[in-house]
Amino acid sequence: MTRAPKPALKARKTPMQSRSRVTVDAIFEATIQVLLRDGMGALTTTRVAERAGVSVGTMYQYFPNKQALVYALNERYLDTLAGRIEAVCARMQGAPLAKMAEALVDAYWAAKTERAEVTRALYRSVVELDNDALLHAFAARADAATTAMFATACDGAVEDVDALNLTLASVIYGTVRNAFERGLTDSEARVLRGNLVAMCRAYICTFSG
Amino acid sequence: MTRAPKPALKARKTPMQSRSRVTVDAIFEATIQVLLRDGMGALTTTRVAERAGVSVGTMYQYFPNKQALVYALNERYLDTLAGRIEAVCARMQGAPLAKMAEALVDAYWAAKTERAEVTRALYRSVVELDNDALLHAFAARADAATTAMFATACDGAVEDVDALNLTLASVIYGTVRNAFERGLTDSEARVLRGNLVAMCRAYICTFSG
DNA sequence: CCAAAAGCTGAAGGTTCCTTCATATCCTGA
DNA sequence: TCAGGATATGAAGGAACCTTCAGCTTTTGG
Repeated sequence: MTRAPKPALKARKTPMQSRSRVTVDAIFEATIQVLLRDGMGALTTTRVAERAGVSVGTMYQYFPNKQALVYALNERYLDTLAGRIEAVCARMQGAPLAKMAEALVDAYWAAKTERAEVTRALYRSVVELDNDALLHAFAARADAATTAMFATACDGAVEDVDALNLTLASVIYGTVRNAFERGLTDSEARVLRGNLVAMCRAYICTFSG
Repeated sequence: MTRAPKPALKARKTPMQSRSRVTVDAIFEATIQVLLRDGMGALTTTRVAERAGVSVGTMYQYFPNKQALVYALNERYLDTLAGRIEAVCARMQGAPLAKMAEALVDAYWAAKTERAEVTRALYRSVVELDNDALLHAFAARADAATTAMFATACDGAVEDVDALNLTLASVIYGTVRNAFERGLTDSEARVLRGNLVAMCRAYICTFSG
């Protein structure tokens, strides 16, 4: 009895031909652009379809309703993000804690900055839907990866991995997001990024010292 | 030539009699409740008015449109928050840096936690409007207060107050928000809060040592 | 080449919502 | 007490939007 998260949120049809795969991608991209240009309030099915160069009906062949579209978009983004974090965690197994933290900052910072507008657009869209499920799933996946990584630190065994993980994850993700929301200049961003790493390092010394 | 932020966002009329002051408060409170119960997507003028126990027309006597209502709500909240931060900063003048940081964490954490649902509701609503202006104004006010405070630290002169402020502000505000968005248990929250303070302290030693 | 499947179209139904305004009630100061 | 400003009402206009569906075009597999 595995109930689907929300029956109305599942994709209606999976693209089979390459033509339709292109269409779906165009719809996603159009959604991002409309979100960027006009904001969530002006995200209408017509506008998205128009910008994607397809008709409204086409949209409804792949998404049962507008909400499902936004949901899928965020799902896709968070999936990629989680994948990146997992990759970094795998690569840093057995490294010293400080290096791990630095790598995590780098990865997250890069992910957010690379396509800054997209990030910003998505932040504007998650709010509408029942994002608890989505964000919780992401957090669980990321936490699993980072916790596993921290447990392999070569610094000597960490007493309370969960506490360490909770702290570093919250501080890093939170700070990066906050930095992102202020419109920092490049130099400010560099300073903050460096200081964030320094802070993690300083904390780790206290923690495992 | 000081152009108003957005002509349509200014209040239409200021309450004069006590009766109307009550009404406006009821409308604000109703907005929060609807936001909480049904989310931003279901925030309709009718619903708000109904919950506030007034008619739709009444709403439009104080707010030119729906957007202005949400805007005013956030403005009010951020104003209070900024006021609190300023108060803490004033009280901690001349203290050691570590104490300042701790007080800041306390204040911000308390402000967010005290009426957690309200905070959550507002987070859901800022996204819709042109929040850049609002958030930027808040950040500027808070930064001014904290920077001034840090400059009076009795630890010996800080080399680069702006860098210190940027770092601590971003880390503290960001982390608290992130902590708030995960649904932390009480014990997790306590641990994180303690570690955040420890982190700031560790960083400060590095910085001013 | 052909039939079936996949994909696409877009006008229109039906709903929801924002906002107005003419009217009615309440409050204050004289 | 009374006039006039302040406040409240809520039905209705009008605009915007989501979603459907019957029919058309393109692609695939044999």
